[in-house]
Amino acid sequence: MRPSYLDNLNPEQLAAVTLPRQSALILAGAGSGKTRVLTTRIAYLVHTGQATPGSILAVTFTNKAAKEMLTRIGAMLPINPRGMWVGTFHGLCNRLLRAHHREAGLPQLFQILDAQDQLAAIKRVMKALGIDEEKFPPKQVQYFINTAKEQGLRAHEVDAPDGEAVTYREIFAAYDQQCAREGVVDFAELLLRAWELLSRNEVLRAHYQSRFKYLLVDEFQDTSEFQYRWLKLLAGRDGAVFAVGDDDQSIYGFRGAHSGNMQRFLADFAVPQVIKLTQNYRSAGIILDAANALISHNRLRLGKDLWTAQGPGEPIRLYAADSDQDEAQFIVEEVRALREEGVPLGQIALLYRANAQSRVLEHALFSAGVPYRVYGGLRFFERAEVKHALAYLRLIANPEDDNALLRVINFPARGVGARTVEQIQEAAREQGISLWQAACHKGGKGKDSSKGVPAFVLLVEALRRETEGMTLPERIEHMLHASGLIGHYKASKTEADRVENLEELIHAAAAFEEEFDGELNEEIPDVLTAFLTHAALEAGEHQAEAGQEAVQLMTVHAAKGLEFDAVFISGLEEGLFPHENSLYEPDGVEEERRLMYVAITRARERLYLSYAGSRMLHGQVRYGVASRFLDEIPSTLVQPLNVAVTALPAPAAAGVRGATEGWHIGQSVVHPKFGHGVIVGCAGRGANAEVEVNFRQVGPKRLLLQYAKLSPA
DNA sequence: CCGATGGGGCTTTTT
DNA sequence: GCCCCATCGG
Repeated sequence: MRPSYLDNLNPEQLAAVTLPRQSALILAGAGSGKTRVLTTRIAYLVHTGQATPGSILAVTFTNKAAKEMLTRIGAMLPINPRGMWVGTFHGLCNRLLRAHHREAGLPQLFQILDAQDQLAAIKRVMKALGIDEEKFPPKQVQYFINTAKEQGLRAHEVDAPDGEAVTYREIFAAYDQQCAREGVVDFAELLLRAWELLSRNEVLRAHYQSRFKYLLVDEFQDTSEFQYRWLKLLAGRDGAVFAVGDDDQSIYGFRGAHSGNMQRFLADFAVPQVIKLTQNYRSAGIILDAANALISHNRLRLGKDLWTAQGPGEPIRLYAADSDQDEAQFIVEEVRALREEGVPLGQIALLYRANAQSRVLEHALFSAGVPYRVYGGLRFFERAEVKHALAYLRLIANPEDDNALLRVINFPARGVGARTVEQIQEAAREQGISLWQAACHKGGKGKDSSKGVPAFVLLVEALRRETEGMTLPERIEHMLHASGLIGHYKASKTEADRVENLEELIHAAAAFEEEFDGELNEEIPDVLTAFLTHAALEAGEHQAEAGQEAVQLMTVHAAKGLEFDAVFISGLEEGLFPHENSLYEPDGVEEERRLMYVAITRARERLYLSYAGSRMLHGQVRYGVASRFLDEIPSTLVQPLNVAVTALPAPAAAGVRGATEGWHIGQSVVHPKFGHGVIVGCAGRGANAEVEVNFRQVGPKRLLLQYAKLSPA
């Protein structure tokens, strides 16, 4: 009998789900039921006995996606999905390294550094090496290290063509040593270490290659080159990789995603066929037509058009605003009208290219009394107070964790000044011991132990001793009080709201422990470590949750994978969307166009597009011109809501000398002295009109149009 | 030790 | 324009 979970699949979906064991590429358009295919395939494989749960490994892009996948599989199959390996690349690597920490050369309870921790660790290394932070910005160093690791390179393997690069390489090497000494691992290290483990250890490699008969990859277009290498290694000669992705939705190139992996995959794995899922179940016809038309301007595509069985729906509304404020006002009024029509606020999304754009929108919504929620900014486990609490927990787990010690040795304040900390660091360096050991020496000579370093040492020791045997939430609660963290924030006038987050941390720990429910094994021997790992790997969701009675504000990136009845895409101006910085990058505009494609395909029924003739940006007024993407949507699909474009002076032209000159952001120009460049900004009017040009040779320059002898290139 | 003050940066972001 | 950071002065 045919299982019910195969019902209602369309022919392409069914073909993908029931494919025999072979490598396959499923080109799944937006809203085409991609997750459904992936989860149904897993259920089908297990249900028909082709696969055991233990022979399945599925990689997702986010933890949230992994969780959802497990939930959906659980609903289809009466099995415990725990034997399955489902997670992000980082999560799976973590699992592998925990299970084989000895072979990987790691302590069993290694901690994971998030980006913040990593930066702090880098600053520490640089201080120890006496390297000037002005000359070598720590953020740059962080980028350098991560880029190298994400290419599979260790410090000694990185090219160093000049003195500067040599210094970067030195910091890299010292940083890795420091991490090893402290038993911590950064995100990139998780992947690299796991890859090295598998590539060097033949026995393990053979074991996992034969164990994971079925590899499934979600969001394949977002995998990096190194992740692809990792997959290939795990797949081995006989591996079957079921890859699902959409090259048109590849929007993470800036952090290493390489949609070219799709083409490479077809060749490397001799993929016999590509299945395209092109029926869209989300958007009305006109919206889909607009998306198809827009994305057809990209050259780097595998190529597919979406179609729908739905009717055309309503035209796309376009509003040309005078200013960002005017744009926000328009959006608020339209939101109110939608609400009148019965559209739930939670089904309305305001999307923008950059977070800074939310401010004007928030202000307008607030003034109008419309509830809204903004996504972005710090996530739960990244908040300062939560990080402080986690630092205490990390010290309980491992007092040698220098990063954690530095974070809280004087927080809440207990009379340990910068000088003292420096002395401890110096002593630790000289004797080659951890900060904790150095602090113990300093504090252990019968000194006054009511404050300062001795008090800190006693506190940490007491926390370890007293909380042993407690449940995780009990431990945290005790720690929050004994350390004085809760007291500190409760007493604070300005930061009292942080107490809530600390209480939330106790709840999070309780929920975590419950979910964990005695599942301790050789991979994760201890709940505290598991919780800390969870906190690092899954910093809390950035993405919206359904069902909230508030307008949803987020960047287009954050909206990926979501859908709404009504979507507003604002700030459709050259230089903003497409963003000016993308203009210098190879194929940058194509990625911006994919971003626009993602934005459009979020909408089910209503789509609003808008741009503003002027906008406050970086503290000054910038004049913009309508985005090229608006020209790429057939005008037959669009209903202009005002006539500003013709009735008012063209906004960009008004910003620069005379309406006839037509300089605009993104335009290529030549200057007699500076050579070739691209206009990246316009400011001022009339005689004061100036443009900012990024010249290929000399970099950015501001020029008064009145005097500069600019000509179009 | 904390609050005030000034300087620099400023696209997108998960792990 | 605003936010984050580092540094300084009380």
